[in-house]
Amino acid sequence: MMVVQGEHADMLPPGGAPVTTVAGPAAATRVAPDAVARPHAGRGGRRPTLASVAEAAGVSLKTASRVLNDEPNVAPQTRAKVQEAAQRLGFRRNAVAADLARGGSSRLVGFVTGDLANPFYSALASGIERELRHHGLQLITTSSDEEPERERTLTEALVERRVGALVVTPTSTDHSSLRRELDDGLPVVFIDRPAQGVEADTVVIDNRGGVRDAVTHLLAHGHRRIALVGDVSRLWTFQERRDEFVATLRAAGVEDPARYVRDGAHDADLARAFVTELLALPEPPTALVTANNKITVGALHALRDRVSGGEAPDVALVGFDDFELADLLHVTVVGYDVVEMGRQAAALAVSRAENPELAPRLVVVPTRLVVRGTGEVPGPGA
Amino acid sequence: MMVVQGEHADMLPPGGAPVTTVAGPAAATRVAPDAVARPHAGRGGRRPTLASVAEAAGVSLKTASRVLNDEPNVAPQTRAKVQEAAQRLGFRRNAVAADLARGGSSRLVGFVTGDLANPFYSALASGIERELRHHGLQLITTSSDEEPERERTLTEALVERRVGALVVTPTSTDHSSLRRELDDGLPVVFIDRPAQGVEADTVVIDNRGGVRDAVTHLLAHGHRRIALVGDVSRLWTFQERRDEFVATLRAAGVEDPARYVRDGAHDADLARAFVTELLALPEPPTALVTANNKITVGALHALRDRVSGGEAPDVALVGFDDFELADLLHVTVVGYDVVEMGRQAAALAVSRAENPELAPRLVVVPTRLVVRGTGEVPGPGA
DNA sequence: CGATCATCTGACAGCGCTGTCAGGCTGCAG
DNA sequence: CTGCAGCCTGACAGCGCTGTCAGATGATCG
Repeated sequence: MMVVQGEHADMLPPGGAPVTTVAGPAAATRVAPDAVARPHAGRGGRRPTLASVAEAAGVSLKTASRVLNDEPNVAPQTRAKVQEAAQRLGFRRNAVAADLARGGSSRLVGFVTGDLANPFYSALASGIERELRHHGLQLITTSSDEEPERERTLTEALVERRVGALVVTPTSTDHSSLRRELDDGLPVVFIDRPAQGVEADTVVIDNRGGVRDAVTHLLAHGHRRIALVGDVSRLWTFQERRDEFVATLRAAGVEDPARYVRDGAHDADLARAFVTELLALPEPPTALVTANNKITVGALHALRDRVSGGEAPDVALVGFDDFELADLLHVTVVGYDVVEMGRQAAALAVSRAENPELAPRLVVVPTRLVVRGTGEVPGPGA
Repeated sequence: MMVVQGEHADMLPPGGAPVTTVAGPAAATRVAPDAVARPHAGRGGRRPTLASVAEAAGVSLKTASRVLNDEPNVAPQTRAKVQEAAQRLGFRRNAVAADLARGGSSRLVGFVTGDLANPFYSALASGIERELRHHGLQLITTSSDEEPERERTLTEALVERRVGALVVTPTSTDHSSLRRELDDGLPVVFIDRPAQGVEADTVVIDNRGGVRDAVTHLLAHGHRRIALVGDVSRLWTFQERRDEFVATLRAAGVEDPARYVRDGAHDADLARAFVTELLALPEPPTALVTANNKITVGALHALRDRVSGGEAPDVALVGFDDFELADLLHVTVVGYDVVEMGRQAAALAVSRAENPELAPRLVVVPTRLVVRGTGEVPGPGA
């Protein structure tokens, strides 16, 4: 889909610069230069080192180091000389070497997310980053694609990179491989789902409370045949939500409470299909609870397929996870503060880095029901 | 606000800040109850080094290194011994030290994004990451919050970390500080907006073509009074979009084509206000072009404010940037493949790392008009 | 006046790893 | 038996930086 630019040649950046327009049919076209790939042909002179700065300034390596680290006990004059030299040579300190020499971990925090493209995770990342920033830490984000194997690979790579802390959205069911890191004092925080097999700081949503609110709400509006459309049942969050869903219905005296429970809706398209299927049942549910944002979107599509006009839908819907535009679409959801979740996770990591002896902590983020319309469609019992 | 969590988080406050809950006799599903039993194993023995592995295996440091890097010329027996020792000691190689010793940059690629929380950027990040993964590279993502000063700080930090390449969404207007890095052979790719003051690989959208399509579409539907709601005019993308907007209108014989151009709508709320204002004019526009996803959302809110019922809106709208749910909302947009954009950027970076002598390249991502409804509201001239 | 102290500076030994190179060993041809 | 590859292995010197410690200087004090 990348097209050679021709027609719109007028869009070139101002001030003449560019240049060759690479293009070619979408994904496949990797720029394949004819030239033989040569190893880092570092072009110009070598990058200035601290040693070269020291030499240029006529001081020792250590003194230069002191200046560039803002350490005390350096004569103002010396300081100036070094700074001038560093400036002139365009010196950039090598944080990698510095970290090594300090014999420790870097000021990097690793985040293993499920899927960066999901707004939920990017909101998390955003919250984490914002908190870390205050502590002079940087975030390195990676995607496991919800694959346990990838998760393991990624955490390992991050550990090898000697990150100062790790925030993980656990996908796999076993995290004993991380036990060694925990024992070594690496702060590890699990977010959204608790880890299994290890004890560590954890931030989770109040899944059960949220689902209970949703179901109770629907019951109050006269629904009895309520469906739950969920993600793969391997995921802890869904297990929690499902269990509470069933428990709440049962407590309300609904018989066969698991009757309309479906799992495996891993993406919006599957969810859409599931919902369509559910609604085609001889005795279809009159209300839906969707277990996460992607599923809610899928369900909305299914509902629209059904009600092609502009009329109000005849099926109630409460979604877990708030999302942008949910208000415009009048979708009732179980919401919570995702950015804050991330921030909490980062705070846990930081505090543990400062004090490794703390007992594992659990932060539960409360949910609240956001009433917007779809959740208030009356049921037969209303 | 420390609350001990009970059976279910029943006592959670209805709203407001998350509750920090320390795991006591926690929910049975979660933390294993042997918390107290284990004395703080943290910060116990030092992390095993390659040297300790070598010693345990009874070989030299170098041989151990060879084994763990899968280098040839090691006797199978020796190899096995080392692997066993590494396994037993729980050795994790120190990638930082390895990078240093190799005398070069790390296998990390830095990405300076405008705002991680914006789905546009996270889609970019996702595309970049996906491509890098194929090359054994990892992505480190940071947010500039669209602040030039932060952008500079971040790029500098990344350079100091010796990233192997840099992908930047330029916010600032001057990137001469990066010239040194470019000269040093560091692959730098600018994405979404070209850099000013330096020549480098760049990936941009066909902004002018997209806007032209949008405006032409609206003109064809009988609109003459068309508004453009844009972001801060410091940003190159908006400048492009605005210029083309005006040019297209002028070419169509519309007089005072800039009459309804507004800029400064930095977030959805501002955009909403701008649109409301525009529509309150004595002679309001009959169609809107919104310059990015956030603004489109704001405009949609404004339109809904106006048409409180379910009736079809009376103002046409074409948004730049596609977004999830745009289909459900019937929003006509100028779309393009964001993930692919990221992928292209990563590919440029990788290819330049392999061959620094390449001339700067420009990749232009094509746009396409996605017709869904709001863009087809007929105008007075229809 | 020498002793004491605070301030400033530099030599040096690593951090944990890899590249280089020299050396030991085996097998096989001459 | 010598010579010469070919295969393994290990010493050693860094990568660029920081921590430690000792030395140098001048100021202060008994």
